[in-house]
Amino acid sequence: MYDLLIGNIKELVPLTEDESRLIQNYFEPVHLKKKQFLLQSGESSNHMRFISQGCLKLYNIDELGAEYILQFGISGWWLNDLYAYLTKKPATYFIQAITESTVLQIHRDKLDELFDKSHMMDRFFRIKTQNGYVALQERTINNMSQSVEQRYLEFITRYRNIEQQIPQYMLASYLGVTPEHLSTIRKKLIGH
Amino acid sequence: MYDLLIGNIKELVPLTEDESRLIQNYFEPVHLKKKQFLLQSGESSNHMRFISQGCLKLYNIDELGAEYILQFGISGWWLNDLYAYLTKKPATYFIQAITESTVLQIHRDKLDELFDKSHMMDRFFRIKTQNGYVALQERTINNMSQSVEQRYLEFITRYRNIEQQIPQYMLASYLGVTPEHLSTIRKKLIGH
DNA sequence: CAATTTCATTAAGGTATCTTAAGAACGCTA
DNA sequence: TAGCGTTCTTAAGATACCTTAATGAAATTG
Repeated sequence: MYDLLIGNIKELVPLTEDESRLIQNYFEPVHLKKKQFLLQSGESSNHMRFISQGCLKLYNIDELGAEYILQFGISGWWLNDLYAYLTKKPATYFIQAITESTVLQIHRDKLDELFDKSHMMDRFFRIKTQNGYVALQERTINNMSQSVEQRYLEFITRYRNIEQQIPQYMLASYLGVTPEHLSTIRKKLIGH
Repeated sequence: MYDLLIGNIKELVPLTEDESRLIQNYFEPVHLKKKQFLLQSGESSNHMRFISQGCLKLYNIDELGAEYILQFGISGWWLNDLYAYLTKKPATYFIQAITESTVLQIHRDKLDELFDKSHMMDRFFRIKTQNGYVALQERTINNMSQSVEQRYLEFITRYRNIEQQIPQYMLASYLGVTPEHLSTIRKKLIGH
């Protein structure tokens, strides 16, 4: 179960045997059934989280009860309310399993300990966060400059594996449109 | 001139005298007149960049020639086409001075050298990037869930210092609307 | 100081997306 | 397999935002 996690880290930085062992000791598995919450708005987010199996969503809910999906996460991705984690303030987001999932998570205290013990852990999260930042920048510019149709097409080709695990109305939320509108867009596309 | 940079780093991590000295040696100043480019699409982005003085914009241009501002940067901020920097691929963005500016920049080779010499430099950029990621996530969710009017009001209260340095049509571009539309929104707001 | 460029405003008509409402298809679960 | 919740589709009318074009104000330059 930890192989995916260790492999994910070793893709970017070397780890000693000691470090690998520590990581395995510090990360704890959490199993979630479909629709179960890993984090709810208002709670504190004290763990850094790696998805071992399944599919989850990170979203928030506004005053009117509308849901906005900020991010999906699947096997091999990191997912968190990072603001709440870093500041220790109450979460503003929800993390919920879309399918049955397994998450490996490490408590902030343990991770900070790892950071002090291991230069490479700082480096790993530096690079990982830089990559995430770049991806989010690209999404931002795409949201500004492309039509919903283009963004839909890009999503389903780039993240086919995610698309296959989520209902269409969640993808609509992620893309920032209503499910009704996404449906009409798809209709137009089918007739070429 | 380097005080702001060193101070910026020391806000997040401790630095030894040696490290501070190295940083001062490795970062080189670049002076830009108004409208001058620090980076153009197609060039390679080989430096990590810190704004010492002035105000700049990071933007791209689509096939039709339309400009989309991804980010502004002012004194004390880091600004870059991070994707181009990390991958060594040609830049897709432009960085241009809005006002006369001074930037301190370090070549990737030197920064990588610093990363290997100093655990704290890895940590600094980890934390800095995490904070940037969180800010960008918040912008993303705001773009999804708030009206242009709300986003405009938030920008001018939160970034009053930026707003005072940029023309209104650039803020419109950043907010993802036309200057004409932003103008009508402002008109509505003035009459309460 | 005059000339020129840059920037902001206004308005009319067009397009994209939303809201609301209803019904159809699908997949669980009793 | 019948029933129920979940998801997707369709359509009409409403709203937000864009496009184009024109004007005026402000800032920059010669």
